Amino acid sequence: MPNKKDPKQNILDTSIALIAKKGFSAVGVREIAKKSKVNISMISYYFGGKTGILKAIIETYFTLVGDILKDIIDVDLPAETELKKVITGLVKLINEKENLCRVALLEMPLDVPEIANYKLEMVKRNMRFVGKKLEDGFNISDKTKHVIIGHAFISLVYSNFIFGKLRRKEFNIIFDDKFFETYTDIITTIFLHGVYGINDVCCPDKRNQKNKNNKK
Amino acid sequence: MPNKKDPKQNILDTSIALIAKKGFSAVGVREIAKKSKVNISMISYYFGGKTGILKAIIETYFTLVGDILKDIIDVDLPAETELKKVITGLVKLINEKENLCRVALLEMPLDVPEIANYKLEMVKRNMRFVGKKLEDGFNISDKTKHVIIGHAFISLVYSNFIFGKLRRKEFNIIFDDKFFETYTDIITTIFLHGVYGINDVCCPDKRNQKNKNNKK
DNA sequence: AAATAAATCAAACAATCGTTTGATTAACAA
DNA sequence: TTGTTAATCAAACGATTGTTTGATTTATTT
Repeated sequence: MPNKKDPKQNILDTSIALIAKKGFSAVGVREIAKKSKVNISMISYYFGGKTGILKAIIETYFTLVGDILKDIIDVDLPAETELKKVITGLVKLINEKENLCRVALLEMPLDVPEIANYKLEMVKRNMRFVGKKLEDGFNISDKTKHVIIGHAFISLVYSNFIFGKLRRKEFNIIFDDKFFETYTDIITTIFLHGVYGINDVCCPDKRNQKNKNNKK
Repeated sequence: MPNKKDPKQNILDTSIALIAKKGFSAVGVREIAKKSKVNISMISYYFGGKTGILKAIIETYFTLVGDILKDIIDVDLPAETELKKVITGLVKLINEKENLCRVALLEMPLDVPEIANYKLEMVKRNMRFVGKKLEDGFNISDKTKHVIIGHAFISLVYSNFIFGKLRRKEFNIIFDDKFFETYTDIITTIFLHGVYGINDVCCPDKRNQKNKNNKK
């Protein structure tokens, strides 16, 4: 795997692959070092310790997600269009960096408050984004619903990758660009039709009035 | 935590709580034994080793899910009604045994083929169930879509619990029965409206013809 | 070329890992 | 009660954990 010259990046890349596969605690520094073809001590040298790797991974992920959201927020678009773009952007990110996303999403080191708190803050920030869109574009203002739908949104977008380990060879599907296109379409459709359904509004594509519907 | 007399059950209960919180590899047998108030050797004695605990957890979970599905399949109902009942049943299970579900769902010990293969088989079985419902009740026959929507289904149902660690205190929401009722409603609505959306069919509640719509 | 800094290395650190042993106690059957 | 099995225990097993040390090599600067 490590073909590049940069040892720090090698460690990071190897770690992402290993942690995505086995979980953070199950991966040892010796295994990382060996596969990265660097000395064990280089991990502490570059990352200050094993947890430093996880920190770097999680920070990288939320920076990438932040960039995606920022680009979309900057242009002023209807909430529905924005959500569509967010889904497309996130699926693209998953497609490109599946392991990174997996690790950042599923690992939650409660014993390292620095990382745990950072991640919590980022999740809350992203949740606030979804909540705002639900309020602006879908007339859903109840905070409890925001939390439920917010989590549903993330789970939906990442659905094929959270449990992805299994499926790779078992469901014989080719994960090409066409798959990701289909995937994006289906997830977008489910979420938008689903959320409109909460407000008893149907056929979002054909709908022409806006914000005139009542809550369920 | 261990108030009961049965040491085996104590070990299991403690393990479920700990593994749900920190992940299987991050939990040590000494920690389990201490909190269970049993001797360390009792773990090997009752479960044959640490991985035996995980095996027991995962088997318990899929047995419970199997029972839920069986009860629903036995009565002959329309696909939509069946899916509604499945969601209700699963959310109820999550409500009652959140930690068990978390562990069984997220832990995938690839280094223990016996458990990994068992889990894979169970997931495939449940996936086949959803696939059949999509075919029967929603005119969706494409296998790739079955996989995508099947994963989406599971992710949706479990959405508030996969990332639940964080949210507990942070989003100040009371997780009472009313919450789980709202949660079930929202998830059901999103999924059903969402899947009907894939077929360009709107307002599933108001729809009165069946299986007469074309695929997108 | 000499001096300074950065990077890499093998080796050892204490701590913890899961498991096993063999003795001891508790429970139950004959 | 005696004999037998089941359950529990402290202690130790070797292996592995993440981290650090101090020497050595490589790279950069003076």
